[in-house]
Amino acid sequence: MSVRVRFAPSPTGYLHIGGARTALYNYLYAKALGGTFILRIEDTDIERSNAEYEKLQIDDLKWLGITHDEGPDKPNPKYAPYRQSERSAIYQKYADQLIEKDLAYYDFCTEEELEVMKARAEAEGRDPVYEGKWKDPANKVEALERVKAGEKPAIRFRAPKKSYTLKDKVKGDVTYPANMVGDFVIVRSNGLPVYNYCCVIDDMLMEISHVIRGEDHLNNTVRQLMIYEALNAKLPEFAHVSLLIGSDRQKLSKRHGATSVNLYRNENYLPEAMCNYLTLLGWSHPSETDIFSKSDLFSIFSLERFSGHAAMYDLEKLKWVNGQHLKKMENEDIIKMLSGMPEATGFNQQDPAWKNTAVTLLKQYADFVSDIPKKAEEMIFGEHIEMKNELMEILGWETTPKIIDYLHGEMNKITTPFVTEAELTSWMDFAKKDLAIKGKPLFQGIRAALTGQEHGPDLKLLIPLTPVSIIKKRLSLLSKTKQEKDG
RNA sequence: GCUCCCAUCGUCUAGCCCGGUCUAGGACAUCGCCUUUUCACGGCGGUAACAGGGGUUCGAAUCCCCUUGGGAGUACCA
Repeated sequence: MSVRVRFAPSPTGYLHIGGARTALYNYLYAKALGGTFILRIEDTDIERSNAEYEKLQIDDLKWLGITHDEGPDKPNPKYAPYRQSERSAIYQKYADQLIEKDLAYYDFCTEEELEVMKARAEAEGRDPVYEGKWKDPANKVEALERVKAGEKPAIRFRAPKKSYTLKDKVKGDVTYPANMVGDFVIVRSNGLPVYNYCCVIDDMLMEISHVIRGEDHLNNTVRQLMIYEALNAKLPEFAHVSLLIGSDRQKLSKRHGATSVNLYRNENYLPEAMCNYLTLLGWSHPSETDIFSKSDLFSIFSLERFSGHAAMYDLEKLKWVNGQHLKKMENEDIIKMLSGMPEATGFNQQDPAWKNTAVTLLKQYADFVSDIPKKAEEMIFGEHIEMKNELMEILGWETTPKIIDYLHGEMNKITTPFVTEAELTSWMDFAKKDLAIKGKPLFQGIRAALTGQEHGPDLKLLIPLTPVSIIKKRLSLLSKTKQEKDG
């Protein structure tokens, strides 16, 4: 039997981090088993669903590189349509069959009547199970007549009074006691089906082989088990993955901050890093590595390595993972990403060779692509010199003014826009031999003179990237400050 | 309330199914040191966990029970 898995979001908002994670697990499983990954839109809640969100969610999935093989935009005629709102006739057909067989019944109770029943059950300490008159098969004739007369009842499924055991790939055997749920609505009075019902119909008809979803559906599954049984349908394999929680150990939601994928996308997170981190939240790599790409997992992803408990979403580690992916990226890809960023205009104005060298140097200091132009501004183009105590101390050494004077003179001889590494080396040699300065005063002195900073990257890499005009400005500023101080 | 799920460093986790190799391993964070000048890179090292209690057993992080704690579900939401 071929593997067919699905991600079935509701278009009621942006793609959530948690949703992206389950989508990813499904995608990886399909890839690992050579199966098909299907995107199905669960838009039966007309109040909250919005077609715009469907598009946005698909965009986010695409950005993450989680591409589906079938979906509303890639229909396979055998299984289409992929939006539940377009499958009403199908749900109706099966509901009619269930009513025919007395496995479900029409329910004309009003909301108020239901409330009363529920309140009474609660008062008596019972579980609120449906006990309306329509449950009684004796009233079926009356029900049919009222339907014929044009009334619009809900359709309620007759829940068998027996226990069910689910064989879950991550939770193991889960036994639901008899009477855990009462008769439940499968089709609303407005004609739209309810999640637990259409989910089963669709999974059955779309020949879904494995249902990989969040643990929040674990209790619902008993209802679905009942429907599968009533339909005499083959059960898929189930894998209920534990949930994502925030720092307060509550289910991850908007109030925990950035939980929409598009926010990370806007902040220049790398999609591969996002996928990498999300995979790790509840699943472990067999060889305990924690940096990998999606395709690295195609041969090893399995349902066997899920942890049973909820995982806390930790931005710190995500950032680190992002940095690791950034450091592995090819310079040209980074440069390409940067070329589209408005905040990188200064960087983008430089020539290709410069950019390449700068990226090699600066990515070591960055966690995000967007950190690179920031670091460039700070470490390469910065004209402002902050007179910190550490810097003042270096300027106070008797050797430093000599270095500044000497370098000032040398810089004035430079006519090219950039200093070469060879020139820098010759200055260092001069300072060492002719000025007889060595060790810390030599290196930190030169650094301070040329960069106005006490720390930073290797000068031999940094200085050839720095425009001569900027170095000259720094030198003038430093000698002026020094003179003022002396005077 | 009821039902279901879960429980290893602050966090993500390995180990648990098939008890001994676990004085419990890795990663993030944190702290310290090193890296022929510095450093946010890198390297080395430190602090830090089997929720509690009972069993079973020669032996339990691993199996069983209870307690506690956390999460989820209990809709004509998904």
